[in-house]
Amino acid sequence: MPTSEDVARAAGVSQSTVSYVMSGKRSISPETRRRVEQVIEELGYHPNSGAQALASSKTNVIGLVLPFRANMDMSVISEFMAGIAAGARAHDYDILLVTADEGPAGLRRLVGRALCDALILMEVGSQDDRLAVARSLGAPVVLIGVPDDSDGLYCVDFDFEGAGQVCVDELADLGHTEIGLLGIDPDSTKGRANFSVRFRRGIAAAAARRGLNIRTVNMEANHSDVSRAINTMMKMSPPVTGLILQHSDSPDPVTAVLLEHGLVPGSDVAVIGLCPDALAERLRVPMTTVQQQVTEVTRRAMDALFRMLNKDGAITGQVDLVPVSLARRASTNRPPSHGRRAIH
Amino acid sequence: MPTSEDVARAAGVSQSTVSYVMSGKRSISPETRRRVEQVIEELGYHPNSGAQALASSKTNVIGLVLPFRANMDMSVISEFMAGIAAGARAHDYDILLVTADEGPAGLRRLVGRALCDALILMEVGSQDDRLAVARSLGAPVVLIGVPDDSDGLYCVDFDFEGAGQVCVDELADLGHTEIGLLGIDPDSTKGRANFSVRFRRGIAAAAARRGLNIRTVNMEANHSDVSRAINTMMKMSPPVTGLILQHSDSPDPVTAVLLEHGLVPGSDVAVIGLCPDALAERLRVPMTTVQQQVTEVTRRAMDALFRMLNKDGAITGQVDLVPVSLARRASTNRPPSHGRRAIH
DNA sequence: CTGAAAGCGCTTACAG
DNA sequence: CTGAAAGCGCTTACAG
Repeated sequence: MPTSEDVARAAGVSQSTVSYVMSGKRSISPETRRRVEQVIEELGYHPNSGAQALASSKTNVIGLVLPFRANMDMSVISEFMAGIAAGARAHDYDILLVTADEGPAGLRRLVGRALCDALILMEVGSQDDRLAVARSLGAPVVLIGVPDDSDGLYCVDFDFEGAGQVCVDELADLGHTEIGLLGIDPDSTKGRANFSVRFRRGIAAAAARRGLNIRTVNMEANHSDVSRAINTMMKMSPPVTGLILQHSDSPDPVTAVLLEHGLVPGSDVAVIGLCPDALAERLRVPMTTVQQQVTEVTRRAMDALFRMLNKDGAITGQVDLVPVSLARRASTNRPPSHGRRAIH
Repeated sequence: MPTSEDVARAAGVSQSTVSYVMSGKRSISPETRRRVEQVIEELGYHPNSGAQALASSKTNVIGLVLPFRANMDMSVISEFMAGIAAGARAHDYDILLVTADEGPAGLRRLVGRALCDALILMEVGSQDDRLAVARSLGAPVVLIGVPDDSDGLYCVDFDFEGAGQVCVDELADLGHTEIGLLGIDPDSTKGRANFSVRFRRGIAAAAARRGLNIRTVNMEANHSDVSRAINTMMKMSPPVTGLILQHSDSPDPVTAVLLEHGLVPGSDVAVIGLCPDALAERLRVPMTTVQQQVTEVTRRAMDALFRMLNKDGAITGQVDLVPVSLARRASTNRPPSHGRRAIH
């Protein structure tokens, strides 16, 4: 690999001039610039990143700390990854991906070894033990997710509490009074992303506001569990007429089970899902969803991160919630039909 | 951040001794070792990675080049990422993730800037323009996927050709003679991972061997497309009795459509899917699948990569195909029922 | 078993 | 507008 010294020699300038040509940190005569740039091109010169990092105390790398766990919705996570990586490259940064759950020690290693200039933490839990370290790291940190105590940390996420409210309000506005939540067992997410808690808090708040009672059945998103859950819902008296789905992968099995029971979403039951649009749109009865704008969350996260890196005013200690919106589809077409037949 | 100089001073040894204690590259008296290690612990010393890389010409970073594209099966891809990251960390390597499609120039940048010691390329296309550069990079490269011309490159992947054969053989063994492939439109994958081509090649080979004729309908994995495709299949004469699904996300919609038509998988139609087990198991009628052992592919990839990094014999220029196996489930329970009613 | 020192390839004050 | 040189924090031959 050619070095800047090689370039300098071939261009007949000093090594420091090559450096300045590349960084643009001082004015260079047009002639010199042209010669240097041409040699750089000819030799295929790339500056050594280790040497740059050592000399400048800047790695141009962002650490993405994303513990891979079971039951993660990888379609959403990968949208985040793609957005983060693209945002980083747009500022000439690269992404160091840390998926093993190395906890607080992992963060210390990343910063202590100067592997990166800043960190993005994903899959943030309510009581995440990475947070204490994150605060004292001295490097910019952005959380995607909102822990219970976000003091001194910048967090971005979807407004899951708002999402819960939107679901209840929509169903209530359609005239539904008997609303069911097909939920994720809180124990199965313990310690992990607390979006589940926030979503339910929003549902509870809206239910209280509208004077409704929400029935919750936890389940897994497989046919037998969904079947059992929906049976339970429909046998309640009065039966549930509006369903909210918390599992991002439940639209298919829920639609299947409802149709088996002769319950057509949008006619016999109203259904709103918390899931990617692609999943909702491909169903026999397309499903109304709460839309999560991954792009907007990513944009804000990267924006905050680069502002921190450039010291453009401290933007620490802030919880930035991205509003969600409802994408209405056929599964919420009609108001509840009273006096319809019971489930068989 | 403390440096090795700081550690040396506090431990009363020379800086080089600190380095040797950490690397274990020369014998150190127990007493010295103890003192140095204690100071390292106390100060929370971490070696500066840039300085290490500069001095040793070794970054301990592996570049993972994985262009994120539409229609990727992220559940499988993320399994790969997790396995690769874990394998790397087990050898004290980190992962630099490059998702933007920067093409050949991107590879040159990674190696030219000494951002990593080796590369893993995913989403390899038949005629991938990254390959020429990969060959001349001078750094170890492992492909996950098999291009048309793999000369001089080490490739690992599932044996998709074998997978195609397994599907046809299983259906043929069950007595099916009318077999349909619900396929991915080749145009929608053009230039991308050529697993699709290989899978079909396997199907064609087995069909020829068994003297069968395969009918193919391409589709997207949404309800209306699947519905149209299955209608076409069932209206053929004689009607198709065995289905092979190429889309990893089609088990839900296909099962839904079949059941709508009163066709129970395993009784009226046999179905084999090329998809993750989790998806197949959650269905009302669990689906027989071709199992893809991501772990095994990852293991071989990392194994080859570290052998290259350690110069343990050149293992370049090899195509390593991981056999697939059938996971039999209810969707292939029974032999074809002849003379059953036509589709309504 | 240990230390003094060269050198990796950059950035950036210092000097002109 | 440009150059000579110190220094970033390591690794590793050289020397004892």
